[in-house]
Amino acid sequence: MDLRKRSRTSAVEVEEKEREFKRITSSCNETKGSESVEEELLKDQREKEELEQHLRERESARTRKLTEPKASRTRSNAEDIQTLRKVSRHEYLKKREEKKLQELRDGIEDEQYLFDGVKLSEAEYHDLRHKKAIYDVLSKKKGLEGANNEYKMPEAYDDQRGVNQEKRFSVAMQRYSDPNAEKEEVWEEHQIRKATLKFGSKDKRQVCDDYQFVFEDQIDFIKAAVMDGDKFDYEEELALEKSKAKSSVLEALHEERKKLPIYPFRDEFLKAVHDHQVLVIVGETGSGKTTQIPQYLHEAGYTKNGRMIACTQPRRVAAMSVAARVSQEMGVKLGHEVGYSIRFEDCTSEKTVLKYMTDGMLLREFLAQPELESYSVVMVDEAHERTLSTDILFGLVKDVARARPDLKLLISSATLDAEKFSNYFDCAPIFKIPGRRYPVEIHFTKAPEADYLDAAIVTTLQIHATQPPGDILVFLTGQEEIETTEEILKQRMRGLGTKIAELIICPIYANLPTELQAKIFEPTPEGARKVILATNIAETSLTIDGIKYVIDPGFSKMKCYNPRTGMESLLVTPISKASAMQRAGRSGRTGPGKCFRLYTAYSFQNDLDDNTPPEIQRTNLANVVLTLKCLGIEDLINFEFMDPPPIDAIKKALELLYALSALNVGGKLTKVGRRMAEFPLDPMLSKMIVASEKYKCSDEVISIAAMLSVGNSIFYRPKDKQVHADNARMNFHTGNIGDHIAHLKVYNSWKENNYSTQWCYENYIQVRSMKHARDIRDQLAGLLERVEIELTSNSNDFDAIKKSITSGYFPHSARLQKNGTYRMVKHQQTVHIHPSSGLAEILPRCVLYHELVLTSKEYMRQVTEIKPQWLLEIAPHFYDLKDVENSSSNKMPRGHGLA
DNA sequence: GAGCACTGC
Repeated sequence: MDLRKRSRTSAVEVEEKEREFKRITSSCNETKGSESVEEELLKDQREKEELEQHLRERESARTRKLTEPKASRTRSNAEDIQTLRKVSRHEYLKKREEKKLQELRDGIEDEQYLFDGVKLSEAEYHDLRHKKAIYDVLSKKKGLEGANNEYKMPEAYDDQRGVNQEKRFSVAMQRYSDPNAEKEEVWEEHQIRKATLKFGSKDKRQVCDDYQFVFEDQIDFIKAAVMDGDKFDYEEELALEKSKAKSSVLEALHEERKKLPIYPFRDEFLKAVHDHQVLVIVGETGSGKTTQIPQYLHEAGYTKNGRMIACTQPRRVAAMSVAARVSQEMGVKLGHEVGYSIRFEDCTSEKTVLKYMTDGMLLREFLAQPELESYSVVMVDEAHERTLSTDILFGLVKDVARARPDLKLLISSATLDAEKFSNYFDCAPIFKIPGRRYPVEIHFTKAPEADYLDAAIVTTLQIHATQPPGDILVFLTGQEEIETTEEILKQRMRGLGTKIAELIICPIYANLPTELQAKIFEPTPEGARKVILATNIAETSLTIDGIKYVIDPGFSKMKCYNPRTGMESLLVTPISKASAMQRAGRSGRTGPGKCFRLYTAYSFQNDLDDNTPPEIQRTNLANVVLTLKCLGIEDLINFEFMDPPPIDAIKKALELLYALSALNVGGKLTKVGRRMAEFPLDPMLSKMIVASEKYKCSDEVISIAAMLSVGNSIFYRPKDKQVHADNARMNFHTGNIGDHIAHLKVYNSWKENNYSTQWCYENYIQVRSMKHARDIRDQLAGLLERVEIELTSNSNDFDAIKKSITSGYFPHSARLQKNGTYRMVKHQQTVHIHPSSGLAEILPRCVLYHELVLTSKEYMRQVTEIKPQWLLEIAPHFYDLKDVENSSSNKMPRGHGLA
């Protein structure tokens, strides 16, 4: 097939598309509001004036700031800045409030407070008066408590004033129980408002104002507010709930469909799809785009030609649950007209017209049908998440669209990236759908926090003591952090005794056994409060109802890849602004929420990147390159990536594939390479399997491959039973067989025990991981048949198994040095055996490792001893005699290491 | 004698 670049869209076409795009967006606006063109223009003019005023004020603020020292992470500096800045901040606010009040008094609110058709209500007017009153109180207070006028972490309070824990909480408790503490409440409310950014159309004006004050650059946020705005009536929602109870299920579903924000745009949407081949859809969560769009297209006849509509999701559960929902709405059985396709599970049939699938699955389908003949529409949903698969799909799908004018392409995203997507797809029009979201108040700290963990704990307790009921979600970086936080929180809650309501602490991270994970979904008992300590898993992957408060320390662990050394590392890094918004949004899913960020507004604006770099730029590309080669794409450097990965990473991947003999000297796919591409695994693992044919041990090798690809979550190691867990693990390592064979033993023992769950508990092994390994193994066994490799067992010949491993992993070899550390054979890199390895204390002379991770040192994980001469035997093109001789001439005391 | 964010095929 031909996937080479076809001629680019001509300038005329682009121009026409742009015109169309404007028409579509404006027609959407027309249905939303009934303003005439003149009004629209007037509004624009007004907005422009406001913007200019903002810019002027910002400029003056900036010149003032230039004389101030830059904020740093140390407290003493921060305090200085605090005093310096407070004056200007306070002055500004006061001036602004006064201005607003003046305007109100002048009676020009009718004109002045019109924004997007929303007039300032009476309540808002009173709100402003209320604020003024607070100001009066505050300005009197100021002389006494000047230092306390800002939102500040109680910890800082401690440092300054020497107020101890009990004292603070006794104050908090007083307030908690005393409804008359109005002034305090009022003051706090005011503090909250000051640093608040709200979502929702009614608050649009406020968004601009507040934002303009807190941040340096407001452009992003004005857009966010525009994207959001829809009049969303809670009561309407309640009425809907009631009506649902009355009428029949199907009727209710139909009613519900009509209530979705996308419903009024149905016809325009269908027209846009009809007129354009590629369409970028922007819609917030809850707009109904994922469930409705494929149905609309189906109703409009896009499936009449016997072709399907595909909708891709980044996650398996999403694909499954959305498909289930849609089949319900359409009144058909799941798997018939509506189906889903995910790894290990193909729930589709001959009848299927709407197919929900994971993005990786569609990528696999490309291998079978490079022009996607069986689809009439492809919708890439959640495109803003930029997973590895979506990024590759973009390039492929863009190319297929050129070859197949009848194929419709929908790219759906929830963020401000829409224009980027549009530009990438030759200025495709953008179709906006309003979302449905509750307002979220965002709070920043006044001063930078040195210890975010402690700050998170203190904030949790503070919320618990002072805020109305509602669960708390805390974002932490990893398992260890979650465990320590849990301990400290429990300890502090014990210290508080029965004076305070119960706090239920629920940790959640991916490696947590499923039965413990279920705890977070249990409803919170009356009078208690739940605090969920989560990793990034709660950012996108799972939604927890009832969250009202989010605490965001602003960090997460991110995988980075160094193409030069080929080393992956997990580093704690500051999150991006997009990520921070996502986290904040988790508090506003079932009602208005609050988000407490443990960093300053200044660092949000200046230290955080706009977006997290897409995965494709920070990962090992070996698999990607193999897939693309298999699709016939020869020129990878010029492949149309939306964000091209580093050239070094592509080169490294090509080199590796060449070394594994998946590619020939000309860079063309070899027969081995084609076989390898059939396996949904890393090329080194695939090579190991393909090579097992030669050593007649494919049965064992696919077990090892399955175990290795489920990763490091096989052994469960709870903090309080570490010794037991370690002992259980070492049972599999008897005879210094190496970690690969130990994995095989684990798998085989589990199998011999009839895949028993009990056996897993006894051996501190995670059942979920083992089941996953079994699924992968079954799939691999099926694929062996496909590439015509016989399933042969050779369980007693460890050397044969190790040689198969060597065939895939020979570039990952290291040998022992005199000082007891290892050095990679082909690099000057010093490495160590990870302490969790069974060989950590054995120190064999020459080893292969599965992966290299950088934590406190460069550690090799999953290590197996090999004979140096195997390297020459198996990879003569990669190693020469010198490499191997070096290792044997390395003067080691006899009898040490290699037995 | 250290320490594994999250997906997906």
